[in-house]
Amino acid sequence: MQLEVKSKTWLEADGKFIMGEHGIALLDAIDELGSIQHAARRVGWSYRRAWGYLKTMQRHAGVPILVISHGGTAGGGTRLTPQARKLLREYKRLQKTLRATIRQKSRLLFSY
Amino acid sequence: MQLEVKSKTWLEADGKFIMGEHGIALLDAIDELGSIQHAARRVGWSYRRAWGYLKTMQRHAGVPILVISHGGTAGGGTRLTPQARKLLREYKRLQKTLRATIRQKSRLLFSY
DNA sequence: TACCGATATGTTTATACATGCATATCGAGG
DNA sequence: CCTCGATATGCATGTATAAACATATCGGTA
Repeated sequence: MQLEVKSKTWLEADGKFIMGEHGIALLDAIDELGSIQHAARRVGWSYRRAWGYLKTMQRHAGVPILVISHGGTAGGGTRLTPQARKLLREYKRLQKTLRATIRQKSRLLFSY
Repeated sequence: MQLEVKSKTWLEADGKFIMGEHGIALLDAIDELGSIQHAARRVGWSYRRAWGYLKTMQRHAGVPILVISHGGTAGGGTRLTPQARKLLREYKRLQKTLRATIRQKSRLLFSY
């Protein structure tokens, strides 16, 4: 029997949800693709869902996350602010540390 | 603005949920009170809810968790197996470590 | 100034999951 | 063998969340 410890982490500001691991993946995709539309497809979300997620993220986070533009040949697009990029970087680093800690410390739980 | 990292941890066996932090509290209460009924009240759950939770826990966990008895002046009762006690102990130790890690490592995220 | 592709948003439908209610069962002790 | 308090479980209902649908808006560019 495979016993394992699972975990989730997310970010809150003043007790309100900002983003979780799916949000991280979405922002990563936006950073790469320059568009909410394309990023949503990439992570398997509908545009509607991604948009709603980002909306509450923006509302709850104090710092600006997205730089949105309209028009042009591409029809518009979305980029990340430098603060958002830094947040992503640090958050992923923390996740990595936590995963390692769990892997390392959960050995005792498996001795059955 | 108070930015903070939140986390949840839980136990799975072969991909199936066994217990989370509420389950830990429930088992703790059972260990102390010797009864599902009383433990449920203690943690603010209905007996129905606690029973359903424990049922799937037992079904998914390979090791025996509960020792249940019927009858007697007390009407019956429930105790934990030694393995369950050990599991609780180790799991809580892991949670403590993780909380400390998050507190320590999330400082960088707050520099805005 | 018309077009196009992306952003913006309300409304509805589906669904999973929690909660509450009612009731059956168990068995040591008196 | 009856009682009592705890365990056991079906079922109906409520609720919160997600998926689907429809439609409006924006503004650089050709």
